[in-house]
Amino acid sequence: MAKNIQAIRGMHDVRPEQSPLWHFLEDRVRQVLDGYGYREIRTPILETTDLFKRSIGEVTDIVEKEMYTFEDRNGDSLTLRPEGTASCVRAGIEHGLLYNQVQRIWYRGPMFRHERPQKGRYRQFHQIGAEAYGLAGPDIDLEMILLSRRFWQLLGLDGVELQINTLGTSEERKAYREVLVEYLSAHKEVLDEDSLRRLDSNPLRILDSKNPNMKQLIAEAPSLMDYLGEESREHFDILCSGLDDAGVEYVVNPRLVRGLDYYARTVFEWVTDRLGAQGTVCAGGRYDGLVEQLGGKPTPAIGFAMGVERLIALLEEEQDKLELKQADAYLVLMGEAAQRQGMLLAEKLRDQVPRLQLITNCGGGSFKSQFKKADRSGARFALVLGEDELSRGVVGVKPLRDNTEQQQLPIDQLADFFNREL
RNA sequence: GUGAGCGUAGCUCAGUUGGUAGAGCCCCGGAUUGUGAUUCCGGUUGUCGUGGGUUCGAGCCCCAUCGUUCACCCCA
Repeated sequence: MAKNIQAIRGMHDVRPEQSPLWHFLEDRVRQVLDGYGYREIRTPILETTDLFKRSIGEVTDIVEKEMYTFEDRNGDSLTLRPEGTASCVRAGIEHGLLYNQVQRIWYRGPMFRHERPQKGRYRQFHQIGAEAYGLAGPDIDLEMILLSRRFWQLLGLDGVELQINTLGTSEERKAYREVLVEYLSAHKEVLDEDSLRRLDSNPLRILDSKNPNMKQLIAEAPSLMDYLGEESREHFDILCSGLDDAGVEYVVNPRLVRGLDYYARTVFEWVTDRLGAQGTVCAGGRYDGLVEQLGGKPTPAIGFAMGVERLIALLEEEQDKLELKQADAYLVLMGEAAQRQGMLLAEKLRDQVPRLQLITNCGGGSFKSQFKKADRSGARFALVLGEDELSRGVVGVKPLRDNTEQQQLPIDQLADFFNREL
């Protein structure tokens, strides 16, 4: 026997029994996005490597060691997208969607990062994200957060906590970063190995260290809030009071630092404690400088992305409570004549009731086994067509999900029956 | 990239100091000729992840490799 080929590490199949949950999530999320006037954009999975280098930042972990980058047959360096924002901006500039106008868009699809897989972290994973361009004020920040709150409401998820922070403009953050590095460098003897490394790459992250030896050092470190300009501070204050007005609970987490270089001012994360180390289920923020950085006109922008696998993991915990769509009916066919007629009957029913989900029994089998299959399919009704029914022009309709009686319906009344029931 | 744990039937797992494999679920069939989900009876399930090595003999010990899980790092 030939050797089995396995899926690539960290890349998973969504199996048929899992897809109803994915559809549930995707349908509800899309419903919310439609409701706020966001339109879907679909971009290629492959982009030129430079796009991500220039947007995410050369010295980030993603670009330095996590991208799937390779040369194509022309010798061009291509990269499987590790996130969605860069492609949105690229496409927006390329098609003139961002110039002098407001755009609200969303995207979904697989992203690729070569990380060590663990719970809630995969090499191919899926994100659904939204982006808004051309709006500089805190009102759109608030809309984004309200929109994401509505996801959890419609999905029936609770226990997701909102954390927000502001990073200031890139100038303010740069100034603060210098002060912080200076402060930390003066106390290098207290810093642990991780922090020494971060001093170059991501000094703001040091403030989030769990090392108790550095607790005091961190507590006495200069605060970013003190380096915010008046506009940044006001932007954040207005957002906060907007959240209060809308009854959104949140915590301001001054150590909330996004990993991608392009973020500025408002950043936020929705976090759960039910997923182990990967608690962030949705994250985003403002990236006002990115459009210009990628060659467009200066354009304010904000966006977020959700980790679909992480949300699915949360939904799985309460899957029993969800009523996921199953088949409406399973057609049981006994005897050669019924098998022939059954196919035609099924086609007729699908014509008459387009939304009907009807499974026709194929491959024969005893009544017993056909009913077993009907039950396993999750169908609400078993439709029975045997010689007896055939000769009388009726179909047996047996409810499988409650104890009501089986009834016999003339074939030409079936469509009415399903129009009533569905 | 670093560390630790785990790969035995489709699934969840047991397998005693090394002596060529078992349970439950699932699936299939049956319990007075045409009715599932409950009950009873019977049956099929396997290169014990892969490749080497040690041994008279390896599911069990050793090495490698692949996959997986969890954590660090990082992130959705």
